[in-house]
Amino acid sequence: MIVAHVVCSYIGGMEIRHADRIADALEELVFTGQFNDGDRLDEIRLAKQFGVSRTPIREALQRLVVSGIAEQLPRRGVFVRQPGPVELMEMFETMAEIEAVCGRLAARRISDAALAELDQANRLCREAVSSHDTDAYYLENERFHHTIYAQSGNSYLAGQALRLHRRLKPFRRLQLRLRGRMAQSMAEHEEIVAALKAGDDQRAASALRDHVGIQGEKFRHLMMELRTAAE
Amino acid sequence: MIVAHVVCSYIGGMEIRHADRIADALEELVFTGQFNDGDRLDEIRLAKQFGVSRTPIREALQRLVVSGIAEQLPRRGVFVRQPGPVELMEMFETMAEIEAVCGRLAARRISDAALAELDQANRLCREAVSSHDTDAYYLENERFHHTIYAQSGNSYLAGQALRLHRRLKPFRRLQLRLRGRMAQSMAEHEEIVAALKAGDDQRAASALRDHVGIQGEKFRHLMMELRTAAE
DNA sequence: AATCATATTATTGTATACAAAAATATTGAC
DNA sequence: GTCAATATTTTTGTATACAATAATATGATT
Repeated sequence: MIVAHVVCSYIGGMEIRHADRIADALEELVFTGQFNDGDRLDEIRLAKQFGVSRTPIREALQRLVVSGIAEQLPRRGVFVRQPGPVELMEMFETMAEIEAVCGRLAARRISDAALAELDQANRLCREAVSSHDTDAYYLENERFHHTIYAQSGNSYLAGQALRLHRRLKPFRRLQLRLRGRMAQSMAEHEEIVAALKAGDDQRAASALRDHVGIQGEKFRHLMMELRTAAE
Repeated sequence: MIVAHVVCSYIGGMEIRHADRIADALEELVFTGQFNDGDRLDEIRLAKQFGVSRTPIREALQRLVVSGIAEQLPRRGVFVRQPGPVELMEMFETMAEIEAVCGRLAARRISDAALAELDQANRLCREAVSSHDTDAYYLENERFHHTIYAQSGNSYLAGQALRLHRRLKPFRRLQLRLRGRMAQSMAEHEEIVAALKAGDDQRAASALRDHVGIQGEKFRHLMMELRTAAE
């Protein structure tokens, strides 16, 4: 019997391979906490869920494994690997250091146009703070940091920074909900721009390291609270 | 007809999945320059070459794509992506900065045992230099750097450093062949250890940044020579 | 001969088939 | 009832089958 199965959908320049689409979807599901640490990613269950065969699912899983989002035990399956408290703090520290590096390089390489973009992002951030628009704040905050990565003048480094930034996204979001954190974060942003404008690389590095370091601290504090609350 | 195909070999704790073994093999082939930039990784050719079907080959290819070693054009195939001169210099700069970060953190966290290990690695390095044993030098040099990564006290950061270090391995090896480079590199190692012993984080960071930065410079010089020689 | 349209082939992406290993259930001995 | 040994089921890993698209060849037209 010949089954007329549609292999892929060609809508615009969108995803073409099911495996790609599924890898992205699974990554998103893991990042948004739809899966717990240690959960097995059942191939046949996912195949049914996504309406495809096991083949594209398995290809997607390979990608998750290489990304470090999941772990593969041969002949046992693929299991999601959510970072624990220790690894998370390490990731925040690494993010702080990488941002500091970006800032140090950017201080000597940044363009006037990019400085103006940072100013605008901060302006929109301030507006978001006054109107208590967390989502808008988050968006402009992201633009702020991405601009600094790009202005490091090193696209490889910028790519690595983006990767980690994306990975930490769900955790960073949490600490932003803390009372007064948005306003404090804004002040830190101003200091960063001031350092960049002055072309002071050491100061820019310190400001960025502290800014991200505080995020990690706040997040750790949140986790501790959750932990003690659970006891 | 039933074919008695052996799925996998269980020799010791070795590789179990063909896909894993093939991914490693392909990565090695790309790193050692067996493939040129833009070469298509032909599924059926590789399948024949490795004596397996296309399925494990394709799973291996997914891994290469995520690692950034290859690029996938939907419906076209997977192509190896060797970093060009610009990207290579960016990678060296990033490596220098990451090593500097590791050194800065290590200066405040390193153990006496690790300091002794660095001293020993340098001693063996010096011996290798006098006996012109490039391989031995390379091995101890690697141990030196890996120890510093580990002593950053941040295993996530150390992992990232290891990744990039591994990626740059074939390129770093080249510049070591330059006249007097090994001796110069040794002196730089001594300075790094001195800074770490003194617990001077700024000095350790600078020493490591310069050390790796010089590697990048030497490599760039080599590339320029190759380029002009080709004209 | 050059160019465009069509036919052919090759290759990718997915589905299915099947063997090996792991997980689970069942049975039997004590 | 508990534990161990065997049987059954599930699941992984790989091979193969097949449809859709890309690449190439063929041929008609000028």
